Amino acid sequence: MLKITRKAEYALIALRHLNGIKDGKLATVKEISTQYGIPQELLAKALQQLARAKVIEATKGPSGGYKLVRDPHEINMTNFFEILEGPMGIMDCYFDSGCNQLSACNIRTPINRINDSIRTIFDKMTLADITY
Amino acid sequence: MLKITRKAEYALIALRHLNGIKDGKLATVKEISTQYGIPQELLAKALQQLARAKVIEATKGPSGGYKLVRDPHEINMTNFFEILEGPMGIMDCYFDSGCNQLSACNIRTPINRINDSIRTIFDKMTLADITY
DNA sequence: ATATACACGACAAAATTAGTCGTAAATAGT
DNA sequence: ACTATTTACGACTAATTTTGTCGTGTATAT
Repeated sequence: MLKITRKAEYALIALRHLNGIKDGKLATVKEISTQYGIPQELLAKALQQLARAKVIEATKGPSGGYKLVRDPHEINMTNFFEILEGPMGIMDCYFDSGCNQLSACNIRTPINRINDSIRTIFDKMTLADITY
Repeated sequence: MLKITRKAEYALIALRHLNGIKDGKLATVKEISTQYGIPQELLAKALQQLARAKVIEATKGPSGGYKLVRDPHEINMTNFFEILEGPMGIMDCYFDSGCNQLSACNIRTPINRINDSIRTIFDKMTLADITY
C-alpha cells in the first residue's frame, strides 16, 4: 500500500526535531526516543544511517548527540528515503535486471512513468517542507 | 521502499491485457497467467477482487473468462490500488486513529501533504494512461 | 454428465520489517 | 586512570506482511 517503513518515519520525526533545536545544540537518541515514544535502538540505527550519509553529525561521549549539518532545503525526500530504505521504486524492475519475464511484461513503460512521477514529487519535497 | 505488491503488479498486467483484446472477447486466468508467467492462483484472486469491484466482469463455464467493463479512462490508479491493496497512504495514521503517540508526533501535517501529493498523481493517472 | 472456468476461504512458505541485545569505541568529567 | 555517557554496529529474534498453494463449491456450455 505504498507505505514507508517505521524506521523512515522515526527518522523523519528525528530530523524534524533536530531541525527545530537551537544552533550548536545537540540532541541524543535517548531524548528523542523518549520524547516521541520511539524504540530507542531502532531510532539509533536510523540516525546512524543518516550520519553515515552526512546528513547529520554525531558527537560521542557525555553531552554528545546529533545535529543537522545540511541545509534542510538541500535534503530532498528522494535522498532521504534512499538513504534509509534503499532504491526507491514501486517495482524492482525499475532497478534490477533480474526479471525473467521481461519479454512478456506489458507494463514496464507505464510503471516507469509512475515511478518517475513519484520520484519527481519526492525530489521536489525537501526536509525544509517537512518542517515548514 | 514504496513498492507495490506483486498482486497489484499482476493485476495491472492483466488489465492491460484485457484492454488490448477485441471487444466481446474474453480472456481466462489461465491464458493470462501462462502468457505472462504469473502464478495462476494469485492472479485469480486479484481478478476476483477487480470483478467484485465491477472493474471487470466474469463469465463462468467453458468459453468463459473476464472482460473489461469500464472505460479505461474512468479507472484511476487510486481506485485500482485501493481495490487491491486497501487504503493507500504512506503511513497508517493517514487513516487510522489508533496511534498512541499522536500528541507527540511532529510530522503528521507534512506526512499528510506527502500523501496528498501521491494520491493526486494516482488520481490523475488512469488505466488508459497505463495502456496508451 | 462432464469438462471448464470463476469464487473463495484456509493454510503454508517466504520475505520483509520491527525491535532487541551485546560489544566496542570515543570522550567529558572527576 | 576510572566512570558514566553516548554513538557504532553486527547478530539475532519476533512480528507482520506478502506470496503462493490447496480444497471445495458454483455456474454453464457442450
